[in-house]
Amino acid sequence: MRTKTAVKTELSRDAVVDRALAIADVEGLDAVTIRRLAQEFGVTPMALYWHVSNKDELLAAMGDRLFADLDADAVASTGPWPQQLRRLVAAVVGALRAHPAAAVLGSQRILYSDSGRDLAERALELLVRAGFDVGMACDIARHSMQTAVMLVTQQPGELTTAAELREGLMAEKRAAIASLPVDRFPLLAASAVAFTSCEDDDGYYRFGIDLFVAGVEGMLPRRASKTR
Amino acid sequence: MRTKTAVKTELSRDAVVDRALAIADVEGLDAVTIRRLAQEFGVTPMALYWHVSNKDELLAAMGDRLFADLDADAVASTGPWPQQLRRLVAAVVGALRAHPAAAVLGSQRILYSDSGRDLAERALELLVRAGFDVGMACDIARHSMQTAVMLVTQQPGELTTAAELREGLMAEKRAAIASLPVDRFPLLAASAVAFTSCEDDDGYYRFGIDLFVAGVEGMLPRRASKTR
DNA sequence: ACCTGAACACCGTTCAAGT
DNA sequence: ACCTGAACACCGTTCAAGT
Repeated sequence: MRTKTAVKTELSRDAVVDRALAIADVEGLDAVTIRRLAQEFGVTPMALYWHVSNKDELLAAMGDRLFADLDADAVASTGPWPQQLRRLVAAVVGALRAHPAAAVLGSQRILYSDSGRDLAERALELLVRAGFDVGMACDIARHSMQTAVMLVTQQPGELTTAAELREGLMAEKRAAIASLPVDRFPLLAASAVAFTSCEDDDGYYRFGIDLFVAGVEGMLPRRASKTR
Repeated sequence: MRTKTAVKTELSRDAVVDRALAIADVEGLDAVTIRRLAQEFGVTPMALYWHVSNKDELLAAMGDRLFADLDADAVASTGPWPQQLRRLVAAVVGALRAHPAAAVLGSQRILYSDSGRDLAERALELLVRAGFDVGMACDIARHSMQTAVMLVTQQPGELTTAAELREGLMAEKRAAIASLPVDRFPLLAASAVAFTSCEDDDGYYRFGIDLFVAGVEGMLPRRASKTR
């Protein structure tokens, strides 16, 4: 066995991005390296520069790929608008969760992919239809993207770091929590473990999206304060 | 002139963290380097390892420093609870905005600083008093921290990158927007500039915090669905 | 069109040694 | 207690050259 895959995939832009995401999934984003990728392809580091102009462009391409796996049209646009909004955000979250360590890269790349643009347009459309003016709809649509990225990247429990390191970090956290003076931080001491870890991933995301959509619903009645 | 400061500050843990934050402010987090710091102090790179055990610990210390500039007790706890919550989140946002490029480092460090703990405890307290059970209060308190970090780190307009690069990135964005087919993305094409830039920073933060607090208010009535 | 070799200017970090 | 020298194993990237 020379590499993990029996068939040696030939070098190409897509193949490089795929491999980069695979490395990020297992060992975190810092492990994604031009030289490392070259080694995995059995090639000289400079060979990569033919398919990718530099590392920043590679990272951008990784971000774009996250949205490519997302089909905005697959999200049904039926039912009340809060439910539609919820489904849109959930779709983004789902796409980012496929590569949590690379999710950070998605935040600045939404408007550069076709499906991301579809998604943004759909969000704006349903928000305007719901009664928001275009400026506010834009703010909310942006926020919905930011929220999706936040939920995945900030998910409690050290997702972005390598599996081997996770144990040590969690131990350090528990030690810090154990040192909390209960008389000074009664509520925090009681819930500190829940604060920094996450036993139910799906519940975490459900709650996060609920909270966001509830906020948007709460903003609607006040629309009169902006334009007459 | 050897360095910018006339008085050569002597090496110490705090001085190193200060300088690291100053570098991050001007040139971004990537410019913060053990060797660069050593050079600015007129010292050998290994000298730093006496005051800081490694780079990760330095980054953590930078994150802690963000919360040190925050006094939780200074936030008045009067008025209705949504207003109190709003002030707490605004305080965190304010602290992070002092060093936007380093704000990412704060997300995992809240429970390691005294003022961060105070803040979390205060948030839990007011949420429980508002009628949430402890589990939900914990989820919301965590979310409020995540939101504060998100607002600062994801602020539209390329804050984390160096000033010289900003121009080029903005130009690239405008080009991408100009290429948007108006017939396919009518709403997006109309608001794409507002989507990726930010002409009114304070308005952006006000809206973001409003949206979050509105969401929390929206979650309250449903508390009956959890425990009886 | 696609890849290599050699080189450059960087990183973080260890370890033994100095004062 | 605090810092240095030398060394190691890494980075991204350029540029001329090969096929």
